[in-house]
Amino acid sequence: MGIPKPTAERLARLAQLLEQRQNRTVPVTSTEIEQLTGWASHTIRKDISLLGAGNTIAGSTGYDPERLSRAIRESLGFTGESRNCCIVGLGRLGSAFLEYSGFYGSHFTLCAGFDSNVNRVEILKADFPLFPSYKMKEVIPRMGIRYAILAVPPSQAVQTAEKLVECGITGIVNFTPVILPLPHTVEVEQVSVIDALSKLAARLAVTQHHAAASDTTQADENTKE
Amino acid sequence: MGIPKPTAERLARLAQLLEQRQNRTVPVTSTEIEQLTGWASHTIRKDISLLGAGNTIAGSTGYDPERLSRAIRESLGFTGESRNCCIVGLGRLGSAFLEYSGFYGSHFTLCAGFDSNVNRVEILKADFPLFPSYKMKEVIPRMGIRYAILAVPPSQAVQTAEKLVECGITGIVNFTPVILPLPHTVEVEQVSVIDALSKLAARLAVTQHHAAASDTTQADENTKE
DNA sequence: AGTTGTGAAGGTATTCACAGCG
DNA sequence: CGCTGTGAATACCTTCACAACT
Repeated sequence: MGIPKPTAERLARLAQLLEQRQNRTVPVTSTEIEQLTGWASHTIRKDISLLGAGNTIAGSTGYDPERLSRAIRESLGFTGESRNCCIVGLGRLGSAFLEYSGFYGSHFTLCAGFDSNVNRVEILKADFPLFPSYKMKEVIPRMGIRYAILAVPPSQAVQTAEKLVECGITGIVNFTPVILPLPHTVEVEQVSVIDALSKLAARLAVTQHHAAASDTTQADENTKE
Repeated sequence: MGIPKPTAERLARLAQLLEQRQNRTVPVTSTEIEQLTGWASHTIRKDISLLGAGNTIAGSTGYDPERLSRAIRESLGFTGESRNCCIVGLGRLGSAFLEYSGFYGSHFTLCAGFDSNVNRVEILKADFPLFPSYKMKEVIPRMGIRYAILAVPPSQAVQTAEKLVECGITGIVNFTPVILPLPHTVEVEQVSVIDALSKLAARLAVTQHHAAASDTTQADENTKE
């Protein structure tokens, strides 16, 4: 029993979705989720079934959103407390996150920012403390930060990433276009624009021909067609 | 003969990498690529073999970077000219791209920006023209723009995306956390931070145990382990 | 009726192992 | 020998089809 990664990613997103949803109590059906996400209803049912049954509200009525999202979080090891993240690199892009509201709904907390430029650290304002980069080694372990958002200039990407790993970071969201050669105990999610565009172009180039008769919807790169 | 999407994505990235590489002429081996990307050497060889042989420099020496990257671009249909992109939503995040240098190395061109707030459009400066949103329908077809970077507030995401599709956009890089229910003739690449963090957390939670004896490197979420 | 849940089938991508070339 | 190239084997994920339940 091991949850496949694609399934895990879908479930993570689903949990997030359920928590943002209105109607906290009214049951959610696999068909409704299909409408929201574009993932086929059987995909969703299969995914959910993989985390062990017992999430259906009665039998035919759908899932209990509350219970389902809890089950997902447990199964994925998303323990109760919010996960601590830091943002590294406070340039144009990085500083955009300082006022990004999206973190509130989520189970992640942005709780520190770093930049090698001390000026920036002093000028910028945020709801959480900002530090000069040389303090990473002290601050990151102390605050129990496991995730980092990397938004430094490309030239500094690799060395900064390595430093982050030394500080105990286990997951990096990499906004630079640079490939990070890190031990695979660390997970890296590549989100540079160019990279995203390249993926799009690549997929469009090989777009399969089995379009079939369907005007259903899709919504995520995980819809592997 | 159809190139699998994961392969296409890897190859796209590889091409990009080769072009950034120093040593334009010295052959590149699958092992070197492994070091750079974290993809196993046999994965790379397989990927390359799928686009038809004849990229090896002599036989045992490795690949000709120049020839290889050209072969990739051809095979993926990345025709000569740069691909036109626009940025939609010029808030904090969107406007960060106006001065993003990463586009220069790439085969993508950022050539228009849109925002519903006319003030922003007038105040902001960029190397390319900025327009009020209502001009999308006219500008996008005229400039032959196929890709859009979506950076509007979440509440406007869906309607804006739909409008983009109407205008002829075929690929959307979605920076909002909102799932876009679009026909699957359109490719969407989701790059919201929260989403990326969730993916990381999900993968770390299910991290497979077959770590084996290896301290090789990894670098991309496509390393499906 | 409409739903979930899931074994089984099917399809795709990854990994292996080794032939073949320089 | 080291390296590419690739058929074959494997592992993985998705899709189907239908039983079970309300």
